[in-house]
Amino acid sequence: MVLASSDPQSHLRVDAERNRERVLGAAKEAFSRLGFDASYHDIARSAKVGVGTVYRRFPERPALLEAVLLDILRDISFHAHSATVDRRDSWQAFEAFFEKLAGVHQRYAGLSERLAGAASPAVKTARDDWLEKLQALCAHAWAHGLRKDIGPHELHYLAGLFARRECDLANQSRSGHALAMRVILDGMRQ
Amino acid sequence: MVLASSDPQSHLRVDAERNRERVLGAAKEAFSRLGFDASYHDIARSAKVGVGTVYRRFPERPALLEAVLLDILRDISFHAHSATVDRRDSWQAFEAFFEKLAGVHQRYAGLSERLAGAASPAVKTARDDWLEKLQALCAHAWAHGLRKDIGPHELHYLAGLFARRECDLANQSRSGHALAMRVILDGMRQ
Amino acid sequence: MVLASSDPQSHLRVDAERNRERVLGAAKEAFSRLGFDASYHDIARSAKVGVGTVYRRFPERPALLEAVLLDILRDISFHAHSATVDRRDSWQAFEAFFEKLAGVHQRYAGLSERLAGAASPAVKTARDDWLEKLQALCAHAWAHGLRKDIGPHELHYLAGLFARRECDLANQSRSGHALAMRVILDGMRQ
Amino acid sequence: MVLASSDPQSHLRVDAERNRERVLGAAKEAFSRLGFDASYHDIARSAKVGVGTVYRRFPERPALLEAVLLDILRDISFHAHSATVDRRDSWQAFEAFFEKLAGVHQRYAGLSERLAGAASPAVKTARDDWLEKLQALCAHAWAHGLRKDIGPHELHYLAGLFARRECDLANQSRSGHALAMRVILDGMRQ
DNA sequence: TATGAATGAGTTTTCATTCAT
DNA sequence: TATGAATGAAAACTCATTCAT
Repeated sequence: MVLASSDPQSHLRVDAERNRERVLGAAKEAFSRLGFDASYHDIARSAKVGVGTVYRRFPERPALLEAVLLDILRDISFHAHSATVDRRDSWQAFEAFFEKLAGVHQRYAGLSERLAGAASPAVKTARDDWLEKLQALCAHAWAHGLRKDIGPHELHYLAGLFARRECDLANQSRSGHALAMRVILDGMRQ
Repeated sequence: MVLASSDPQSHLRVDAERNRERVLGAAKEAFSRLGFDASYHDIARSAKVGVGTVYRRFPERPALLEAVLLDILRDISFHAHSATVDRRDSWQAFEAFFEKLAGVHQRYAGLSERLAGAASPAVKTARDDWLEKLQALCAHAWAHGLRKDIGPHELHYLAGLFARRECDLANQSRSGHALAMRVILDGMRQ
Repeated sequence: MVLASSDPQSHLRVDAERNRERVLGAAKEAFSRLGFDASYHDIARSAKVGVGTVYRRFPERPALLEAVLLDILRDISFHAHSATVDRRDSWQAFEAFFEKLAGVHQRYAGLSERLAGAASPAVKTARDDWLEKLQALCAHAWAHGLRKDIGPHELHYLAGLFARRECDLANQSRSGHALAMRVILDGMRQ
Repeated sequence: MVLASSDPQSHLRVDAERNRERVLGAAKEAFSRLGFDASYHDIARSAKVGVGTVYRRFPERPALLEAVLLDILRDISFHAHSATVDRRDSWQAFEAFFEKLAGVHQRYAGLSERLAGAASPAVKTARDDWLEKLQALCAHAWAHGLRKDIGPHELHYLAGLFARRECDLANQSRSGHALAMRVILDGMRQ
């Protein structure tokens, strides 16, 4: 990436960009804490910035949501790629990736729905790219024990099952999550 | 129902009871359609009744939520019991029950969280009763192939994974649900 | 007008209607005091009513503006009619009417623009009706000294000149208004 | 302008002065287009300058308003003087001046109010000077047909009636303005 | 008692003004 | 100094809850 300062168009890009990052980070934080419906005021407070700044950077909710989704997709795409090319024990890498992905869903409640409902071309493109990464990962994993009927969509769905829920009926299901993960990982193996 | 019809109060009581049922049914309908945060207005509309009536029957949200949760728990407790005493192929009965339970979670998004967070003694009691039913079911199922490390809490957690989400990235995950169910059922078997 | 209570459709019409009137009156008051851009909060405060009530009665600004304009048009139409059928000194009645009309413009700054810009069919109809009344008045007045080249539009324009302005350069133009009115009334006479 | 160009400050001063003129011109343009409430952003856009520059030149609105009013007063004072000393048909010169003055009011909606409300000593002085010019003009015009009860304030008020309004109810009042002018000019004549 | 109108706190959004670059 | 980004108060609007009828 070319540094912003070399772009003659960009006056004040330094602080503006810094703020953009701050707001984006705060939005992710707020979305993970309060859901994707967190208010602009919540985000601004979290970013320690005025509401107006959030609006200046992301004049409408879809634009903000888009930026966050792209950020998340970039992150998990990277991990999918890493897991695919991992030189070490492949199944272990696959399990690690799946847990990472489940963790993202647990952090961002409703992520699947937002990804599915996104209208923005940029998100659609990134989503398709992401599915390709998943496809490659599955192809790789098939050779190392993954059920053949599990493709990218199924994998996505399975990870999506872990969308955040606090549901231990008696403060006892700390084990619930671990066991469920174990059950699913085992179930995914041929 | 055949209460002294000569008592001028009884008419009101019957009427009131009917209204309570209407509102309760409408609340379940609205909760399943819009989530547990459905507004009293939504519920009232669904019940074809004024908002005031909903407030009269359930002056505060917790009371309404309690009634709905008790209703749901009664229903799934009954199915757990049925599956336990089923004379036929026990594993098949277990699978049928699990799918039923997952279906309830799919209908009522966020059910686990509400059950876990309930403060009402009545719900707590019903929840304990429900866990006992699940315990009996597990004990029975252990003898027919269920992993020994899956107890009532784990079973509850696993079914809860299916809390409703519309998340097919490309209208392709009709297969997602079926396969996830298969993966989990397989993973639960020893 | 049929009383509201005879309309089977209208439950609670009594208080709702009462509030509608209150809000409408408050809107007129606020519009005259602060201009047609007075905020809903100003209007609500003026009506001693919650903002929500103003929104319930007039869910969007155009609807509120429409109601106010119709009210004003009804009022001045009535006066135009009265002046036309006045049995006594016709020119004096004409002058009285013109002063009344100028007063309305003085009270509601920007009235002409709002009338001209109205998109609502109801306002357009009322405006046409109003122009007809003015036409009749002019026809009548022509026979009593009004310049023949003054028709309804010209009359409207002339009265509109008095749109509210506080403009005495040295607290001395109390005479300004009176003299201007005299000059114009004289200028209108043949 | 030919200030010592060797003074390193002078460049800045010339530059600053040029900017001041630019902003002032833009303010007049914006005020005439959007009214005296035009935002600093509007003015900046019109001047093709950042908002900050407008604030630097005129740190507070009153200062900017003052500069604009002084500019306008200078202009109309000059015309009043010209009309007074005009050698040709005096009444015609008077009419021309009145139309010019009405035009200024039409261009700057709300000018009268701003002039009347000005707190700045400079504006007050200029206003008094302006009234003297008007006084002289009236004195001159009285001898050529102007009603004796029309003095400077009345004249100012009458011209102020033409403060801009777009109010043709049916795209027909092109005639409105011309006729109103005729009516008033006729009415002003003895 | 049932109703739906009224309430006002909360959210989204804009914009005049300030301030870091 | 000029710039335009940041600020936050205020406007428009929504909706859960209360209350008059």
